[in-house]
Amino acid sequence: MSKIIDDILSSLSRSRIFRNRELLLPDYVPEELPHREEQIKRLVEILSPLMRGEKPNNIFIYGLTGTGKTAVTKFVVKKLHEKISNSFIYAYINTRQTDTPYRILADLLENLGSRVPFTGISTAELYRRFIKKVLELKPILVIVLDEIDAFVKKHGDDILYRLTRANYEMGKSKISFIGITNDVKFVDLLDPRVKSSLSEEEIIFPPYNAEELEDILKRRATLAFYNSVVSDDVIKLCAAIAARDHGDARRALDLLRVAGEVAEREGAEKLTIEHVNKARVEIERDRVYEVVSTLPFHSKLVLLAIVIGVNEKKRTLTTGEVYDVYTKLAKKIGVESVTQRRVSDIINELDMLGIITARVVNRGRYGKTKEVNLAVNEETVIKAISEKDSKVASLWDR
DNA sequence: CATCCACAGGAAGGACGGGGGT
DNA sequence: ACCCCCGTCCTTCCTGTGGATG
Repeated sequence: MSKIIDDILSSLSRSRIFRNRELLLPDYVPEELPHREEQIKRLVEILSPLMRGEKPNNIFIYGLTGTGKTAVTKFVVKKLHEKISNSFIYAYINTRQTDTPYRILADLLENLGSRVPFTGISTAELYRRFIKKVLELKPILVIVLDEIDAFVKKHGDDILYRLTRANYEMGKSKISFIGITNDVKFVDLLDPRVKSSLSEEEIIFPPYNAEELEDILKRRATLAFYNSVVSDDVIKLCAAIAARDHGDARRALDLLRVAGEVAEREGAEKLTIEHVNKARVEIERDRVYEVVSTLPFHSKLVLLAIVIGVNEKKRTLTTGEVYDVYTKLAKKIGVESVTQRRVSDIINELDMLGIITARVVNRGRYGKTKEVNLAVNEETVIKAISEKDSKVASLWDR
């Protein structure tokens, strides 16, 4: 009896597809970064003063998502640190995850070995502690701030200004910054002083083209999958889809991994084009479900109003129309509505999340408004709303 | 050519709950 | 025990605006 169980378990746990699935996960930093030799070289050159215990220039790194900015930076900094570990300390902060000034400082301090409460003290106090701590340190500190465009759009460049000013305040230059951004136009939002200070050096990461993506996928696939599980056609398709999406290597690797997972679930021996297509749908569905189900209450209600309104009118809605439907829904379940001003912001938030599209239009005599439309699969939205929120769910019956 | 629509979106601030410091 | 600070969600009040219309 136990043999049967063992057999089933082992047949379930032994993948016929993946040799090592982890190599396809987004935060895996590979040992080789093909087609980024140029950027690696530049980065090492700029950081080379560290070898002499001097502070390198600050660096600004531009490039769209999935162009290897993060991987290259992490890779180079880590390798350098392995070589000359006593001459500098580094901290990597993703400012999309660590998305408040407070938490950035808290993270930095924790990196330097201070324990910091989640919350409770003022940002100014944290800043003081940070300066004090840095002054106590001998080595140079290298701070990597990833995705700072997202952060600055949300909170402004205040901490950036203060952090870059820290060198002056301390009377000696001990901190080097590496700023990474997805948005090239973002620099214009910066205070000129921060801008000039941060971009002493610049490195640009161009998108990968389909050919390069293919090469990257191929190399990764030979390590991640068993031999002859993945055909060139499958690689080509993944590369092509990602290339269309501004050469996003992360997207391409995700696609390949999920396609592998789909194939495994189906008990297939090889990856097919069909698996890739299913993977594409699945990735999108998961993303939408995740985003929608964690939305605040009124955001869900607004979203539902958009779904209902678009169904009814069979066209895009204006902000006013959305608000009308929304207030009716709110009344039906007996909750207070938020103001139209707030709904306007919620619409923008949903747009930013890619759940809806909202375009500002001027219709002359008929005013200025937004044209709102659903941008994702309706069923997924309904499912995400109704499974997590019975109150809102009761509004959906047909 | 001025008007005026239907909002956009900035500024300031408040209620509230979660989490400190002392 | 009491005060302080934070982020989140929201309100109030506001000025700005492109172009169809009279």
